Amino acid sequence: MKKKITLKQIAKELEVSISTVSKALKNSEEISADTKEKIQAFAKFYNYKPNNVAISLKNKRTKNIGVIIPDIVHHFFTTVFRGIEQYANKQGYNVIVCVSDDSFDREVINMEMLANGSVDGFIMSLSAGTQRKNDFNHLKEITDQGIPLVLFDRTTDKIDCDKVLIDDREGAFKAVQKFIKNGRKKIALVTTENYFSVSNAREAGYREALANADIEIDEHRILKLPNMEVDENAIHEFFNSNRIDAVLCVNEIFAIHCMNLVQKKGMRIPEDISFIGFTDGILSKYANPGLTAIAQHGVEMGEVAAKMLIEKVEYESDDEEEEETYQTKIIESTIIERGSTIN
Amino acid sequence: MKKKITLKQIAKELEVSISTVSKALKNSEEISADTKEKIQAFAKFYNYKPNNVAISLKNKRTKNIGVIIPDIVHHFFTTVFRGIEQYANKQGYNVIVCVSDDSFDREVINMEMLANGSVDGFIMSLSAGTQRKNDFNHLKEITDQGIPLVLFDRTTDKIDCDKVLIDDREGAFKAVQKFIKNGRKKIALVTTENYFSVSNAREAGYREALANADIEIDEHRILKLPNMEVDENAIHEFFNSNRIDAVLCVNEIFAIHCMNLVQKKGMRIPEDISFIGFTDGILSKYANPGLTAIAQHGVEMGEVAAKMLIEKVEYESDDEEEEETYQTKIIESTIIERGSTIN
DNA sequence: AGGCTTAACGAAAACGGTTTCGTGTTAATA
DNA sequence: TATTAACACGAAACCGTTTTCGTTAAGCCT
Repeated sequence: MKKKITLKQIAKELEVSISTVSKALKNSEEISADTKEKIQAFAKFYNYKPNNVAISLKNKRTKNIGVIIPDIVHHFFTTVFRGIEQYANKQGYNVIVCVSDDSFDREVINMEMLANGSVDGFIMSLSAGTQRKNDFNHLKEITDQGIPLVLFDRTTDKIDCDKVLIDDREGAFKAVQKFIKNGRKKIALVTTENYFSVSNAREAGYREALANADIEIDEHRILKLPNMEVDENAIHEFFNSNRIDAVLCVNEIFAIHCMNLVQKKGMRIPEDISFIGFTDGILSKYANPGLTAIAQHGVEMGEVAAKMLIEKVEYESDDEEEEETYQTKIIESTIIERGSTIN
Repeated sequence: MKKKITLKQIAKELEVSISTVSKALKNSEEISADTKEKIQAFAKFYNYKPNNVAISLKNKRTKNIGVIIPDIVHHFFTTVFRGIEQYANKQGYNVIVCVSDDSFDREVINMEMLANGSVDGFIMSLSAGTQRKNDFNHLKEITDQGIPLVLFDRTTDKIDCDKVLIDDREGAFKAVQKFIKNGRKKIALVTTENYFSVSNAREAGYREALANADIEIDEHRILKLPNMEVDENAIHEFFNSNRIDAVLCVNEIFAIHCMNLVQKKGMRIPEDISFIGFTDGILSKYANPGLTAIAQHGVEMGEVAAKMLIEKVEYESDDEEEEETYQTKIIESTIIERGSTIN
């Protein structure tokens, strides 16, 4: 077992000073060619690599970024994470992930774990708990300390920082518009309770598109499910008591459930009833028929978030006091057409 | 913007030495009650938290663990990661993830990025590139340096280290046995080319179960697809030219594709043909009919891997030289029964 | 009063680097 | 020959902690 070698050890072995070794390895002009060669050869032989922790301490920069998300076993977040990791790695940053599990407390704990020098900045999507509690002090503390923060998808306007959003409203709008173009009039929405800003935005887009086409909004055609443990009976009841020819679902799971159910009832997709679901995930792709989906481009979102964060991180270190200026970027969603709609 | 306060600043402000502050905050007996109270109050007021990087340097322990996986947008890996993160966090460790994207080079680069002090140990699943290249020098270097390493799922026996495996052979065996118990005789296997140790193990289990039941193995009933971009024609051809009443698939995607296809051909699942697929993911759950699956218990796997790693990490630091002893743990898979088989 | 213990605190080394600012030697110049 | 500039290297500070080992002064004992 050969432990990593340090500058000090090299210096002692070669009977020079630590500074000489450090400079030689950086190819400094100060050091003679002879000495440099000798030191570099020795270092290479022993596979010397500077210790990241020491460098972090010296530079006051860790080259780590912290990502806190509600869930990792979730296609959308995973996708965004992929984008973050990809871009960050390319820029020489590593990514530390913490999962809040949609709990306010865990989110706070995770932030505190990382905030004491472990990372140069944060990228996060708020936990359901935090959104429900409407308490953002932990974020405030971070930004007050001058630590860069980028919020994505599940954000809040109570905090001043960079943000990356999906045009949920616009996505729902386009989906409903597509239904209307296909001649559908009895358009339903299957959504969650209004905890999340996303569901609200999607519902808004749904309403707007209908209003825009002078279709009266029938509140009975809006089904709000309390959580992700889908209640089959509620869906059953919903489709029995309403005449519906198109359904917009705020997530894949709801869509798949509804599709399976209406097919069992003998309805044909897309002839009798069309479906569009939010978030183009694996389920949409492999559903039968394929589910036309509003794709969120998570990877792009992650890349954008990482880019914004790293820019702030590298800027901050140069300039001390400066007017902070924050931006909000919108990632456009697109409709991926599949068999569940008439194209 | 109030930057984090340091011991030095507290010391200067209160006109005591740094050591006194440090001790006071640790409630050392050496410091008088008066002084302690004063310092603690001051520290609390300015929300003092020790700098993690400095502590890491001092302790030569980062409390970070590195996870390198081939892919993160992949249900199984995500699940394992969840288990790792959960356990690690509970023990006060953070997790740095790097995605190798199934490339040998990226795997090597990622390891090198983290190996210079950024993490205390590694948990990884080998990239396809690495398995194909059969080159494990980067792992050897890590273990030679005494850095703990735990391999999971996609491993190699060329490296001595802790391992966590899934009983792929046994899982396939049980699946085929179930088919046989249901009276099926013409049992097919849909798998990948033999790059991965997992596919090999699964194929072995398949063959063993058939041999065990004195069913002759018909090589035509084994379909090997070159990659995940499923070739519909190959599947079509396969089901047309073979009489088959049960199919074991080495992953969900293959299973879903095959199920959709045979259903289009008018066959009924599970009456005419049964399906079992590896890795109980989201697709199996929401397939129509639901796909009976061999569940891998990724979360448990991750927890076990993290536990093994952290034990090694904390042990190493105590004891210097010691007989290294490595273990291999097997996570048992279980069959989740759904509509694609007769139960 | 002199010697002792003990309480309360500070100085300094250490972790592993980087970087600024000397400093001694040599060779070129006046 | 004395002065100086260039060269090659080293000492030391610094990043923020922890921890060992003094050091000082007060209080006690004989």
